[in-house]
Amino acid sequence: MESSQTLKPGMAKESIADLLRRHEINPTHQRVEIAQVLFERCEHLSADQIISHVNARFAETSKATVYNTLKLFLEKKLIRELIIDPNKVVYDPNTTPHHHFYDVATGRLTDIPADNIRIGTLPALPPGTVSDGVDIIIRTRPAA
Amino acid sequence: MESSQTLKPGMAKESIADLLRRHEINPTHQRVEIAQVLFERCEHLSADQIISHVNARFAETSKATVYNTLKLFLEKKLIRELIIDPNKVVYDPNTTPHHHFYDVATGRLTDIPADNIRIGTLPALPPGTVSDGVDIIIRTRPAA
DNA sequence: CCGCGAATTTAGACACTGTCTAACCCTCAC
DNA sequence: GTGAGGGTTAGACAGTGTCTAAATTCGCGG
Ligand SMILES: [Mn+2]
Ligand SMILES: [Mn+2]
Ligand SMILES: [Zn+2]
Ligand SMILES: [Zn+2]
Repeated sequence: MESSQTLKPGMAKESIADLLRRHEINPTHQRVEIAQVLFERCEHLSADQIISHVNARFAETSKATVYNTLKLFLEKKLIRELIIDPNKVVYDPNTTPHHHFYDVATGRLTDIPADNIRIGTLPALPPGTVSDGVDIIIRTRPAA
Repeated sequence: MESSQTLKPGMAKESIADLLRRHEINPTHQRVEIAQVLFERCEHLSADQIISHVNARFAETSKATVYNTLKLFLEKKLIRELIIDPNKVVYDPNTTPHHHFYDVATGRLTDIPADNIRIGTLPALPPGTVSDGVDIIIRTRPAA
């Protein structure tokens, strides 16, 4: 299982295309552009920000395609979805297990490597269900 | 510090009014109705569901008032806000420390008492910030 | 080269949640 | 009664995301 976190910021378009292919995603021009925006910055971006970045030089990708593509990337587990801000979903190119600080004043999101948090005993899951992952969000605010 | 979890489902209107007063909330008719919906059921309800319940017998409270009131309840720390479903915020009348199971298939939310989860070492917070709380969401899906 | 079906992209209409405004209502003090 | 202030309201509005139907592009066999 290849992992996206091996990507370097300067990764070439060809590598991006390969990454998509390894995740069973047909690397169209638009999909490569969107993946590039996500993996070059390696930040937590909203759909809106992605649309802006992709179309910064000149309009080349529609809103519908960006939403379609993000959903596809999610299905193929190339990226993660974070539901933290009530107004917008943000997408996380880092699919390794990790958690987040969320500054309630600024909205800023910061990664926390999974090894920095140790969870003791997980409680018994509701009957008939299995775990699909654990999300931990530590809300922070400016000191004093 | 009085706590809302001492409320019983059958709690009378008068008690609800007292609860609001203890939280420095002027108990108007609409606010009592909304609090009753929240604390009688003690479930996680969306604004939409609250509007429906409050106006089930006959229309008596506007959308604007429900949103205004929920925001007021939040400020006064009478309820909590949960950002888990991308489509709607849900409100939690249980303000004691606890976490949640989230069934990704059904959208169902279930409480996890805080003592059922032990967090080891918290990572160092970003400089200049203090913790404002920790939210843990265990996503689950139907087994097999 | 064609030609054709499937996959992809697109503009714009649409749905949904939540916010805002400006008028209105209600109570209470004077 | 009057005025002030808090509370409520309808409905317009905004932001985010979805859907549809048409257009474009792609892959591929002939
Ligand atoms: Mn480009
Ligand atoms: Mn009523
Ligand atoms: Zn992250
Ligand atoms: Zn809860």
